[in-house]
Amino acid sequence: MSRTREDLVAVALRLLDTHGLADVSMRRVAGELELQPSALYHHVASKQELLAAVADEVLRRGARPRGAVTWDERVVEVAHELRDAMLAYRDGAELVSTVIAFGLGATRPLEDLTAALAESGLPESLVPTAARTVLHLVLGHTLEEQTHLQAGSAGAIDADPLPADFGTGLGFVVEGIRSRVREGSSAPR
Amino acid sequence: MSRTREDLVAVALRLLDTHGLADVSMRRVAGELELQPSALYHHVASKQELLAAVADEVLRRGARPRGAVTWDERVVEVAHELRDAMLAYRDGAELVSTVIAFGLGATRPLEDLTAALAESGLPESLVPTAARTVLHLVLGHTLEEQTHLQAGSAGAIDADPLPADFGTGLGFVVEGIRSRVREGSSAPR
DNA sequence: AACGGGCGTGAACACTGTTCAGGACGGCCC
DNA sequence: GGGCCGTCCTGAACAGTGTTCACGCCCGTT
Repeated sequence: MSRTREDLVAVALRLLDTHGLADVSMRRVAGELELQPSALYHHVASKQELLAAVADEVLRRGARPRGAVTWDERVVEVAHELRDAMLAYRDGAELVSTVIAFGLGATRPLEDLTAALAESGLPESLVPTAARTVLHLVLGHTLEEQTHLQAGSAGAIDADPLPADFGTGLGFVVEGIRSRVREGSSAPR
Repeated sequence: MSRTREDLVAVALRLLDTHGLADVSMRRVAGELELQPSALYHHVASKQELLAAVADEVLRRGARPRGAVTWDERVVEVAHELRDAMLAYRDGAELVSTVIAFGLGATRPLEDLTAALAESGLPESLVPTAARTVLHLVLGHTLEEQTHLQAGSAGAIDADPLPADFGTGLGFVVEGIRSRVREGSSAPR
């Protein structure tokens, strides 16, 4: 009875949550499965690929039913889902951010944002930029938030709250997009 | 004639630009200075500290005279300066982003954005959030842009341009902030 | 002349990702 | 039933990594 790729992902995810990203090494994953490190390479081409799969799993587990109908509510909904998914695991934001930044996987959020914004009435050429703008904000904010949270819970003295509100920041960019939509729909007439 | 901390930073910055962040190791920096690796620890407490100093130097070298007078022009000006500074060195965006994300240094950009936004008429409590929103956008966009650029110049086949425009994305968030300013100044009539 | 501190050496510790030759073991084809 | 191939795994090795520690040299000060 041999191990599957899913087993590696599950173990890596558990190690991530209990010990942090820095302690997810190929040797540790292997040890947890009572395998030699080299055996992992029969299931996964590299550590990068494993981490990308873990990032996808983090997002998959964070998925939830969507209810929003208007495009702007939907953008906010997707943004919150992404943020919550990353916050649910230790170092989740760091992991997902780097996987996305280097284009190794975790493409769903961008696709979802793009789909939502495609129905906004924004000129088609601006949709990718708008989607990425929202994505960058969510990743940046959540990374900072999680770093702050974990620094606080690690006994560091600074327990004061993060001086930035997610909803407010998101509101800035959604409002910016909204005003561009209005601008574009009033001009051609 | 012993080496100074500035020598380490200069060498590390050169290695960064010529070989990339992954190849900036303490052993390489030491080798370049004809020193044993352990000698570096007389000038710097850790590699993290060295990299933070390099990030600061990247920003320092990218500084330029400011001319903007209105708060929104100033935000755009600071954002462009930050982006250009990071793009000027190989892996500059990755380096500066991580140094900022983990709070190891490179605090100037956030301070400058905060200063600019303090004069926007935005409620004081929203200034930090607005500043961080802009910062996250600039870091995220530039990181993606540089990764894309470097992947392209490394002979990868995809030479198509990044599907996101910096100015447009920045426009979304500045417009979002602007509309919040109007909202706040018209309500108390 | 003695001393302390800054600066450096060389060795070591405890790791890291990845590769490679080789060995079991199962299912499939002739 | 015997041969074979592919999957899964072992054990060793390569070529690094950041960091620490005991030890010396040399220079300026007391």
